[in-house]
Amino acid sequence: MLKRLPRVVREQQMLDAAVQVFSRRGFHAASMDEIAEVAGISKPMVYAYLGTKEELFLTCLRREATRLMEAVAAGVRPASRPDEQLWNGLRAFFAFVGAHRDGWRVLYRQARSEPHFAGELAGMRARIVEVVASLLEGACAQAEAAKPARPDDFLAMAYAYVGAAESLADWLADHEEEDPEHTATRMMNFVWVGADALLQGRVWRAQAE
Amino acid sequence: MLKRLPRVVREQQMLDAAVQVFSRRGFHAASMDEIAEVAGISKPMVYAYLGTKEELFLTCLRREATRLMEAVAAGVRPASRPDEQLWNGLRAFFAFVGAHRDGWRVLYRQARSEPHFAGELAGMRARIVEVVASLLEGACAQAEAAKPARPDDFLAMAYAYVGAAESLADWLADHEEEDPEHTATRMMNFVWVGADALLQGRVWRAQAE
Amino acid sequence: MLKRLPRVVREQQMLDAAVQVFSRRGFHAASMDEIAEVAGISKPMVYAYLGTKEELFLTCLRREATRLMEAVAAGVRPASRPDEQLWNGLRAFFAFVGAHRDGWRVLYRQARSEPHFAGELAGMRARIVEVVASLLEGACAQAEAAKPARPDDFLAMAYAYVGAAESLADWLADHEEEDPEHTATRMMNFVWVGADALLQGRVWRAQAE
Amino acid sequence: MLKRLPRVVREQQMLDAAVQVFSRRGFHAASMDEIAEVAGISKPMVYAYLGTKEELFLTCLRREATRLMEAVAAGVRPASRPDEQLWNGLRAFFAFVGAHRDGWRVLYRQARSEPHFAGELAGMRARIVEVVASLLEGACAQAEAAKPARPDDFLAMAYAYVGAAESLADWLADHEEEDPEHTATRMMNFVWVGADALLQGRVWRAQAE
DNA sequence: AATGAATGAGTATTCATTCAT
DNA sequence: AATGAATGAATACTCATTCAT
Repeated sequence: MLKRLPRVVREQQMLDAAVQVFSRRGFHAASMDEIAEVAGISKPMVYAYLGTKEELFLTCLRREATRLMEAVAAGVRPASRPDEQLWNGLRAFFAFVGAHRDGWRVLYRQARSEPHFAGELAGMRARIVEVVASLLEGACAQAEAAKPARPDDFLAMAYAYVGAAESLADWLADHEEEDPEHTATRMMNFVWVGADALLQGRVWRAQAE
Repeated sequence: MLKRLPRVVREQQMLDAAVQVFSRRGFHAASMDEIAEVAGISKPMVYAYLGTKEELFLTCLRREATRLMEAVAAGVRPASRPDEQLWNGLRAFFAFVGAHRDGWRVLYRQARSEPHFAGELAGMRARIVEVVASLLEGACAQAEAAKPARPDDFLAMAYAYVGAAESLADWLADHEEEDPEHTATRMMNFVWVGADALLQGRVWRAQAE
Repeated sequence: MLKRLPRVVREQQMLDAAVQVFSRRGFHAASMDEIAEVAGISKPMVYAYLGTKEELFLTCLRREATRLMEAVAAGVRPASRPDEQLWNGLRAFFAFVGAHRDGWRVLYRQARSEPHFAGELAGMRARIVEVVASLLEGACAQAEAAKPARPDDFLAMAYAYVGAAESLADWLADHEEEDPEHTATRMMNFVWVGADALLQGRVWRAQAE
Repeated sequence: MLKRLPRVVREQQMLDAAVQVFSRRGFHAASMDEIAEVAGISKPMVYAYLGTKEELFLTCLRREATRLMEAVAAGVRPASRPDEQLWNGLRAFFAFVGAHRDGWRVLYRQARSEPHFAGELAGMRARIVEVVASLLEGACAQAEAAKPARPDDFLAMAYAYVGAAESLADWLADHEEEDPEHTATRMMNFVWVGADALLQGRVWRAQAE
């Protein structure tokens, strides 16, 4: 029905369609029929090019994740100060989510809820968390006297920060009117001030009741 | 085949089974057959007592949410200082999640990924976020000179904190070995110190590049 | 829940409920649950008193049919002139249908559409058709010279008349505002005049084309 | 498993099967499984081409009704005398019913007993009744002096006639040995003579008792 | 290369019917 | 006598996946 297109182009069309449908319906409720229809192509083509529904979903997942990572990486100048790195990373991150809301929903919601894909996703997050952790560590090293607790505390903090960022991103994905730049500012603000204080040795302790 | 039990008892059995299965498989992949089997009862009973799969899921959702809220409320002494309130709330929260990992997965993952239930869930979160926001506000009022920015900044902060807590809770849910008390300490630590600094007027600003 | 009632009374309550529900939903769509509920009694009681769904339906069928027959029989004075008999019979018939619309629907529609009960019903109709046929024959004998065709022509006419009456009755069942007396007049009018003419030897014939 | 056939062909096969099964079992008792099996095709095809059970039934209903109407229309010469029109119409009608007994059972019995389809059917009947009524009116106009009562008497008569015809048709549908031509003659005979007499002003009246 | 035709396998849901109390 | 509890069996409907053309 459509004119012949080189395989790579077709594949991207299909992936676009798949991301859109997966985002709208969720993995299970999405039907290969609808995906094919949205892609403007017949179902057997989808199978021929991208395999099983699961494989298709995984491919979507990886494409979106890769794009996200690349977008963030492109926004950060590795040589700059840690807080600038973080700031630019967050800007890039929220900007990407704001521009690819469907993709984010697939990544953050669908992939997470399907036990089958959780592993794949966990790996991706782990890599991100590590990057953030090493950023924190770098900031700490740069700061004068900071001696923050045990070594995996950086990881824990990073984990919590990533969680907070994802949560804001998720909210952003559902609110067309929100300005990604604004979200980034908020996040940066509260993350960095908190982190800074922590890194300077301020600690909260439960007091004897 | 099994003994006759009064309705209330059976309903709880069924809900337990449902939470377990929903948690393991996700909403769509969970089958009413499996739920009935796990509950040790025949499918028609599930329908008779708890209705449609959707209704069943909603009932699970609400039961778990209610329990969670009650657990947290029971842990907090309303008259205590804000940081103590927060600390006790977080302890209760993580303790609950640690003790009801299945329930948490249902709440946090499955409910979120199904467009159909997202609304219900969003409402619950909103209530929590508001509580946290008012805690922050209370802390701010109690502190001497703090005059933090705009009024909805409390909300934004609360939102991010809740996101971070959920993220840690989610991680907790998947790691049997993690000690909830420890998770709570980490969370409290970095939240409170950050918040405290923020509330005292420290702000991070992007610098001219 | 209800107070103890003698069996016969209970049975009538149940049959009333059953007729109502069967009429509203049709045989298949009617559920024993609803029947029990409408009867204000528990399901096992229905089974205990009236047996299977099929048996229950048959019992309804027979009760309604019997009542109808009796009502008609009560309306007719056997010694009167044929046309008067017919007239009174029709009046009684339409009056009954008007007063028992539910029962009529069960008899005429549901019973007919269920292959399983068609036989039972066919028998009842056969008896009615015969009565009408003998009425016609009586009228013919009474009339002076009439010599209508072959013997089973009375039956055929009767059959058609009964069909027409049923059709009008069916229409009556669905129109609350229609006056049964009026329906009876119409029917009588066109039946009798037609019959009269036929019985006097007037015949329509296809003409050579 | 079976040969690939173009959609249009398969659809007709399915409709044939559906009419047969609906006729034999009734709407509710008919199972999509059986219909598919009789059609020699798998169930999903039935759903793909003809939709829901209800939609399938409606499609059957309309196909049979359309065919019936067309058969009758084809039999009647519009320019001929009213009685000839009626006669030819009846011949065509009974011939059709005799040749499509299954279809008639679906139309007349099943559709009528399902409250859900009664409306659709009522509309069709209404159109037929009107045609007959206008035939009667035409005959009346043609006849010399006739001045039959009120205007809707034509409708009432037509209604009763149609009921009678349906009743005979229904009987015909269940009796393989009956000759449709013969049925038509009987019907015509008693209808026309009766109508003729009526139209000439003969009226039956209840006498003072 | 591309697709309409086709299906096996599964899932939610309902209902007549029966026990245990 | 009366009922809440319980189920076996069925049925409509869907969907990922594959062929034949």
